[in-house]
Amino acid sequence: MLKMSTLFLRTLRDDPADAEVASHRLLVRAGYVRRVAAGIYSWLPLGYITLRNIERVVRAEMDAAGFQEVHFPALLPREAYEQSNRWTEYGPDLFRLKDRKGGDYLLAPTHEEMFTLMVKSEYSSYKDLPLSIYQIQTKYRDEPRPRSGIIRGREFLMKDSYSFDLTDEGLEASYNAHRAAYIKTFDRLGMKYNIVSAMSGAMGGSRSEEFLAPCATGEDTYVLCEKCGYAANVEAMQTVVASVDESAIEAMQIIDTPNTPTIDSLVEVLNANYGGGFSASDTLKNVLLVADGKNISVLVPGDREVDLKRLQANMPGVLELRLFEDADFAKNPKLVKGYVGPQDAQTLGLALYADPRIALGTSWVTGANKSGQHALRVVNGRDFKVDTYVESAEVRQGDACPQCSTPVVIDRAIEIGHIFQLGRKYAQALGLTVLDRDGKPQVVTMGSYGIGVSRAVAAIAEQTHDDLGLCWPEEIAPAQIHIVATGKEDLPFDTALKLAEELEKMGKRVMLDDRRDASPGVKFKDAELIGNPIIVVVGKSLAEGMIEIRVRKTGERSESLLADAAQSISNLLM
RNA sequence: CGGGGCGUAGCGUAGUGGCUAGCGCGCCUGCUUUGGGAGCAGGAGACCGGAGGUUCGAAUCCUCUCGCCCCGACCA
Repeated sequence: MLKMSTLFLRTLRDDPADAEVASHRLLVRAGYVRRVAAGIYSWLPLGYITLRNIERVVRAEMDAAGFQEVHFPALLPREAYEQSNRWTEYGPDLFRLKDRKGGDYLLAPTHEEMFTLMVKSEYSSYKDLPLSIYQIQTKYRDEPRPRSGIIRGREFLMKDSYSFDLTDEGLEASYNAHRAAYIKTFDRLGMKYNIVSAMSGAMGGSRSEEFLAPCATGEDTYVLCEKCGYAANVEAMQTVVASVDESAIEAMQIIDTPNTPTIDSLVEVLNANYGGGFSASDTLKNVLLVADGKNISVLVPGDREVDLKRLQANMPGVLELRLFEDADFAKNPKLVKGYVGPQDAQTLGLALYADPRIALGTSWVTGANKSGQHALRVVNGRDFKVDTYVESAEVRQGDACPQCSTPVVIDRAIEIGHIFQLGRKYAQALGLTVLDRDGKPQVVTMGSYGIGVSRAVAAIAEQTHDDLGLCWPEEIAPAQIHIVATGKEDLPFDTALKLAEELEKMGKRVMLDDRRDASPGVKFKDAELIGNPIIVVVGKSLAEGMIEIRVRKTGERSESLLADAAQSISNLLM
């Protein structure tokens, strides 16, 4: 039983000055966490109980799915990361340290190597597979910008699992098992979430999905089709456009368009001098970029920007991607800023990339590669040839769903889980093979699956809080029932204690506000701020043999005879 | 790493060169109060983020530095 009279807790009346998002603000105010440094937090009793409740649910669902828990050290020697070359490749996000003898160590940001190497050292037969193992471990990443309290910390608690299979079908089954276990887990945690397609990355056909908890302060943007349920990370959103028959379109025509280096100015001139009816979406924007030192042009409709994040995600293998700067134009005098067109890409030394919206046969107004001139009716396939199609234009609310063409909505979310099929690349690199039926070594295929446990505390707080404070789902609240005793006599306090004991005997988790010196107002405010689902008040109405039961989430209040209280309260719970 | 903002008591803050750094919350003592963050009285608690400088005099001005928050870049 958590007794407020002795609980190590101090709630704050004012919002902390350094907290902006609701979860951070409330978790600090309600005495769950305290900041130690940027992205590093201490957990007070209420917070730690909540964190462990989430951990318990995650562990229970992993175990129920037949995955086995292991535990690796957070402190690892450099060698563990040397084999996969990540000691050098991981970069400044890796916390590195030295031991007394000068040896290099690191605080693990993730444990792929350790899992892979452990399986390699224990198993060597196809008969041992499939295998799924997991751990719940503190991870360390020296984030360039920790943010939003415990949503993005430098130290955080994560559940990570790995599956090991001999065949692609096996991997698919392991992946689906994890997917199902994640659905159960997040449902039990009382979260709203969407499962969205994520970038499969360089490995081609592998599946990857993210579990996103929608909330306004989320860092991730995703699209959702409310009709067919299609959901995708913005980077992974697919654009479906039909090609057009261009045979009836007249030949390209060069026109004089002095002083029109921008899309807006061009549209104005077109409407004034060339018949009108033009809009930005009729023009072709040629965005010049430098990709790993090579000049490229990305074509998007004039009414859209290039989404660099999306572009980069869809150009696997490209490490550095940046917009053309004045210095680049200076180095390439043939490229006329504001008047670039795709027609002469080859002579200009540009690799031509295009968003799928620039479909074969579509006709555009674009630059003529001469200052003060544009070209009308420039047709893809006839007047220029695209080297590579790549999803690159910004995604907008109302864009067509690739599955059913319904306008999609765009929303923000916190990533709380990620599942993906790693395939054989990792096992190959670390030499994880097993002997098959014929005694031949086969490279194992792997899946990797993560849940942000500490992040889930914040995500749930974000989704469930209200103006009064936190408002936890029953299973993860510090207690199921928060009993408040008020008055100055002993009776309400004695009665409240007895009720609390009775409820505990029934297996309920109870918090009791037995502070004699705090006023009723303070106790009510604290109870609401702390956010346990059921608040029971033992006070005034005790004179009539009644107690009051309040549901935190809905604000509903009811009275119950003291004799029936435990049963009435229990009926409101799972 | 670029842009913006901020460091004054446990928390929130006032204080643009001049008395002993002010206020609210919280904390301690006493009395009163007890159904919506009670009242009165008394009290403890601050090397004003740090270092250097300017000045008769610095929380206040200058230089450097450390830290924190937000937007972007980056990132599960």
